[in-house]
Amino acid sequence: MATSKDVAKLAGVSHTTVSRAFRGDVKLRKETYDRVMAAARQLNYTPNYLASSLKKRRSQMIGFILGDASNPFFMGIAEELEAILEPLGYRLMIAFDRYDPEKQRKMMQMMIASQAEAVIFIPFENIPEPEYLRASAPRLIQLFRNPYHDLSYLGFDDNYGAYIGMKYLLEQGHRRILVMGGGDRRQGFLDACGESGAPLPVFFHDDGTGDPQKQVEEILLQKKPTAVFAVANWYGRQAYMTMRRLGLRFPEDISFLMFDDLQWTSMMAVDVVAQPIRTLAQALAEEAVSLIQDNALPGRTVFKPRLICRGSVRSLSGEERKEK
Amino acid sequence: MATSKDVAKLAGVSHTTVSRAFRGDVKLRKETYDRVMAAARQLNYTPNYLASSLKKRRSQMIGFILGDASNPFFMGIAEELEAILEPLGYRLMIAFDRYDPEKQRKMMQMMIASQAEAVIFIPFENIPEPEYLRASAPRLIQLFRNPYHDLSYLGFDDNYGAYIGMKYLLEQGHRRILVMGGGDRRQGFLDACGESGAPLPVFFHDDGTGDPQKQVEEILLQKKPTAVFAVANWYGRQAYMTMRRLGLRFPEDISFLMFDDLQWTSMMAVDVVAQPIRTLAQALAEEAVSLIQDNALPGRTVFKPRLICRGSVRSLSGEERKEK
DNA sequence: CTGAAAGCGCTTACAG
DNA sequence: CTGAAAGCGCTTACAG
Repeated sequence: MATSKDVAKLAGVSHTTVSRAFRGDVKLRKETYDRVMAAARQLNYTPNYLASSLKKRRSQMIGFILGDASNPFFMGIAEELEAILEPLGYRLMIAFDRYDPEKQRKMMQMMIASQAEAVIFIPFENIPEPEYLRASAPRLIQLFRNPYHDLSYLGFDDNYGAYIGMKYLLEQGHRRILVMGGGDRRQGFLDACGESGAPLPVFFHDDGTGDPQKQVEEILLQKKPTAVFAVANWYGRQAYMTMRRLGLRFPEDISFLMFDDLQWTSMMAVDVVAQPIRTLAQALAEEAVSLIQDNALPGRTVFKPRLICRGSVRSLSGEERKEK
Repeated sequence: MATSKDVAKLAGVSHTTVSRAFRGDVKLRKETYDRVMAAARQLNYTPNYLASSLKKRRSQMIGFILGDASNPFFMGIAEELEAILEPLGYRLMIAFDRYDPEKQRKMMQMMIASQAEAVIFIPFENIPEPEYLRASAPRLIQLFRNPYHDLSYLGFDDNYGAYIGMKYLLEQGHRRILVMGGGDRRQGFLDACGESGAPLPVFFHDDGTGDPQKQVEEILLQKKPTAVFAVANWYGRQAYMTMRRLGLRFPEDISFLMFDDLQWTSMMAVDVVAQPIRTLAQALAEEAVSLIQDNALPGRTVFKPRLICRGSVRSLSGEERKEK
């Protein structure tokens, strides 16, 4: 690869001038500029970002550590981020932590060593505070979870999502409701049930013991809920598969509501509590940029999800509402 | 951020020694090593990859330019790549070109300027040869398409996929088949039809004129195909939506087969021509590493897709086969 | 086993 | 408007 010195020699100028031509920070004589550019083109020269970053002490890299790529949710954020950051001169470095705190630690170290100027990550609750939180140079931005109150945080109001979803089901007359997941959103359920004077739903969590498919199947058969509310897209997927296997169709046999609007939920007309991920991604990018460029203080922004109804939830008739 | 000099001072050694301690390339006295590490910990020191890369002229970065994040296909590859490359000390830089050649050019320039050691990209056919192909330092790896015969290439045997899919439909007795997409896989269709002495299917392409949904709807209603074969996952998605809108259910009313095994295709038990993306991603990572580390010559590997049958294709009865 | 020196390819005051 | 010089934080022969 050609360097600025090669170009300088060919153009008959100093490498300082080459550098200036490429970032246009000082006025060069047009003729000089043209000579430099012609030489650069001839040698196929591109400035070396590594050297430039080292000298400027600005890597122009932003890190994003996600769980995995199978969650379409995350990937949409990644793409949106990249689209916003690229025109501002930032590049995106991606790593996957597979929901493993130890792996996340390694990825974070890697991002720090790579001099990422900001790192967006999904922190874990209830783990010992990682050492990089103290004295880490990049700005750390928490996504979805908020264990560290002195860091930036962007997320969704999950309790509100649970609340509006539950409220909706209750309003349609459902009283025997199976809620899958949502352990950290309990308040939302409590609020909705409290307001309606309804009993709490049946909760199911995949606690890693036993076969979740089987367990859910059993609940469906025994408790005969009139509605299922899956509070995470993977629970929704599981619910769908189980209902399918049991031959239960929605909304006729059972009503179905879930968190997250994915490709398949819209294809299959599933009612969802949708997170505004586009808006979130934009806010994320803005937060990163303002932390970096304006040295802003860590911010916190919470977005409210909204309900999208497509017909997978049925309003129970008076008759049905009565039976216990 | 602390530098190696800071650590050196605190540990009472030279920064050369600090550097050596951190990469263990030369034997240090254990005591020296420990002193360095203690000082490093105290100062929260991490070696600066930027400086290291610049000096070693090895960025340890691999670039991956994809179309977008909404194609689950690509993202699976990205994740697999990262998982394989990370333990080898490589980082992954991701950019999206939105299927725009001009954007791809910019992304590639960016990767080159970032000193990526290899870049994986999905080249366009029929565009003027980009200038970076001549004299670009990183090894370029073509994915899926193969316009540049002196570059590495990994992909799927699409014609074979078209062939086995078509063959399967023909064997189930289908003769009126709607094929969506697949223009570049014509040979596979020709072969399958030739072998079976069957007429060519009806082809549909989204050429950007008019509303594709409407157009497909029309074909379904007028030509009344007994099977739809979507030769790309976005066509499959579109086919699904249109059939749903028309109230056509598979396999009862119409048979349905498509390319690519996604989350929703398995959820909805759609028969697919599946690409072995995990295998591909592994081969991709190996190709990148062998180009970089062993200075290997560009390789070319083509994987064969395989058919996964789940019941969305129905075998026509003798009666049905007769009617024209 | 350890250090002094040179240099990776840039940028940026400072000078003219 | 342009150049010489110093330096970003490392690594790596070379020497001892």
